[in-house]
Amino acid sequence: MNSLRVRTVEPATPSLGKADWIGAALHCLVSEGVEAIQITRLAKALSVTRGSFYWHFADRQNLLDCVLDEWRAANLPVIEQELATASSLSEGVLSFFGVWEINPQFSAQLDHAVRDWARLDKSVLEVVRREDAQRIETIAAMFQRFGFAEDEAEVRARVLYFAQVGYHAMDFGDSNKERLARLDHYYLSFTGQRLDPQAARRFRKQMGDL
Amino acid sequence: MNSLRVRTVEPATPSLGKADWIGAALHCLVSEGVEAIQITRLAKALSVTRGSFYWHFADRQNLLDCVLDEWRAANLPVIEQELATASSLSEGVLSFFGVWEINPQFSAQLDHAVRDWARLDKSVLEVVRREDAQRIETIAAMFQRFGFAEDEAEVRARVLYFAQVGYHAMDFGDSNKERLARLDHYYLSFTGQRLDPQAARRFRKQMGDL
DNA sequence: ATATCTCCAAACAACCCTGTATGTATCTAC
DNA sequence: GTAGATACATACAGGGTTGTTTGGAGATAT
Repeated sequence: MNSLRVRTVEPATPSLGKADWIGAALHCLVSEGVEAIQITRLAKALSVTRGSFYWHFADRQNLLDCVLDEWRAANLPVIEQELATASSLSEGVLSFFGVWEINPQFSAQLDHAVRDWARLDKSVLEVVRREDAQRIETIAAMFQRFGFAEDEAEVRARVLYFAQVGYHAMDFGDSNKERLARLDHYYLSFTGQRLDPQAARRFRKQMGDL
Repeated sequence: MNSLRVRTVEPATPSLGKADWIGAALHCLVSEGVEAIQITRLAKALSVTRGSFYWHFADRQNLLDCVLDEWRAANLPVIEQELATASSLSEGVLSFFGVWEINPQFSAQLDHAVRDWARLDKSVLEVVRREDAQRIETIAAMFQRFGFAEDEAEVRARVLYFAQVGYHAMDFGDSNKERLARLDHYYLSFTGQRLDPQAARRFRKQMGDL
């Protein structure tokens, strides 16, 4: 308990840390679901034994808690940052699209995986709901900033967010090309306004460079 | 092979049939996910032993196949029926909302559970994608029937469907009251048109009677 | 150089799930 | 009333997972 000294350098032996286990668990969560986060498998993937795991974590649930925290810390701030700096409605809405597709900080697949997880674990659901509510509020604030009345802004934010979540939840599998071809109509549907051709060009270029 | 005689009456002993196992599996899928569909658990729930299961089904995968078929047979035709008989845009869109909430044939929770399942099983994903594509096509056809150009109808159908799936995937937890309060704005956002007050009243009454 | 702290390996106990093999009771057909 | 099909129950083999315990190798501090 007296060893609160901060370790500023890496330990000489590059031994496994909690972060490695969490990273492996995140990968596993995305590709195979929560149930697949099994200590035995992770240990095999990390080429260590389960003894290591139980040194870093109390039990499996402890790891899952860390995984959830990691998700929240990683995906939460991204949307807010993107939308807070938008200088026009088109920039805001298009950058919102962009977050899910090209922002390297944000993982749409992880988002999806956590949402699936939430269906089976009520405590996770609570966390996800709070996160969702906050995101929607951020989007609604943006709509208001660009002239929408409060009640309409709330609904437009919901529709935009629901549709984005739904699209990824469906794993629909249409190409970027297909979606970009419909960009103007999507924008019209989400905002009720025409999309500025110049902003559309910029966005298409940005997405095309993917 | 010569016993193709159709059995028109129930067997004297009201013994378990495949349908009972599938029903239990569906219930389990909705409440706890695919992984929870375990023969041992289902047997316990049905108060029989696993010997019964292996009489009706070859193995666990066989049951899962049946579950997927059951979902498709139950949820597929509902949307088409509702939308095909709509005599106005408002009736079509509102009845689409209604399907997910009050139609007893359609289980939004089952839909959600199957979608989660699809994330972990590519063969399920294929089936779900086909189903989704068909539903979207049905909705788009409705939009076209009430005056929307083809490309706009396609996008509006997608947005409407994505948003509905996303809303349920999020398990957002807002009340019917809250959603009904925003009905006019939702309708405007989805269709670009104002909602006829009379249709809104009818719908509110219908939903309120839930 | 010795003690201590880290970090992990190895082995063990307990549990749960699948699939199969075999026994058995009831109903049906002839 | 006897043969066969139906619908299970019971028991067994094999594998996989969690969590605990104990032991040990290497770095660190004194």
